[in-house]
Amino acid sequence: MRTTIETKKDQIIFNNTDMIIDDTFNCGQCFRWNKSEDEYVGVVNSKIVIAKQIENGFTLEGDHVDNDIDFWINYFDLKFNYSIIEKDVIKYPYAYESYIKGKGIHILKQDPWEVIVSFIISANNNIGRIKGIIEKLCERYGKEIRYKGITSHSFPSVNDITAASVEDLQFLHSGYRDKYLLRLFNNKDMDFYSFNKYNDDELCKELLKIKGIGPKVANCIMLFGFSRYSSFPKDVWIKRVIQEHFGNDFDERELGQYAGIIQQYLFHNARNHSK
DNA sequence: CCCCAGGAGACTC
DNA sequence: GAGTCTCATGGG
Repeated sequence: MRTTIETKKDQIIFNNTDMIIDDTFNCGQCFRWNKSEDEYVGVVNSKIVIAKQIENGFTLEGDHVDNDIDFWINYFDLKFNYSIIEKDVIKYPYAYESYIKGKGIHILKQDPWEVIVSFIISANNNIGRIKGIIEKLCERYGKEIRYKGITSHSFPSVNDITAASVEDLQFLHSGYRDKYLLRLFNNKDMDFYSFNKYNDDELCKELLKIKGIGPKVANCIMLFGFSRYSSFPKDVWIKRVIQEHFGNDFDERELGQYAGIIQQYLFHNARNHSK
């Protein structure tokens, strides 16, 4: 699929792409895209942006987005050909069914820091509360941003965050996760943006050294923050899917180098297409 | 009252 | 290395 770009002032039109924004924003990978009528309002890269599905593609609107085309092509992962994954799922009926239902999903290339913080919050939590806690964090420590009457807040950098004790984070109501966050916020000189130098095993090992990051969260961070497509996070939903449709002794490595993307199809199908 | 949520850490054996 | 227990918080 050869995506074509057209720009207008404060707008990019992505034509001829298979990406479906509904499925992409609703598969649990991101927490700051919210539906409002027939469009999605998101906060990405300290900017309020609006995405809208159109025939054969989607549009993106926001202050000066037309000056950052490469950033947005990368963010929405528009250069990767998702249809090549069909060959990896074809022999697994439930995976194939999930692929057909969710093949408009793209793995967003999100900011590693934002992903690390967000998925520490996600542990043993539900998506609604995760979004609420992240929003409170942004309101307190992020910069106020506006676009066309919409007011929101950027995701705070580590230096924006001034919390010095767990009491300072009590307003989040994040439960026992507050002490993991505090420890992370206090470690100001850890450069997560350099973690791309690690191979998959090394990256996983480094992430697991951080308190609050276990195997599942580490795999989410690798997949969503570092584009490691083979990372396969196993949460309660996926464990149920594996047990029901693949058998208990199934090894996800059988799914190949794009196992993580397939995992998103499975998660999306389990959450959005079952009772 | 119970159970659950995109689990992890500490502890036991 | 594999099983348990506990850890806040809020919704159903």
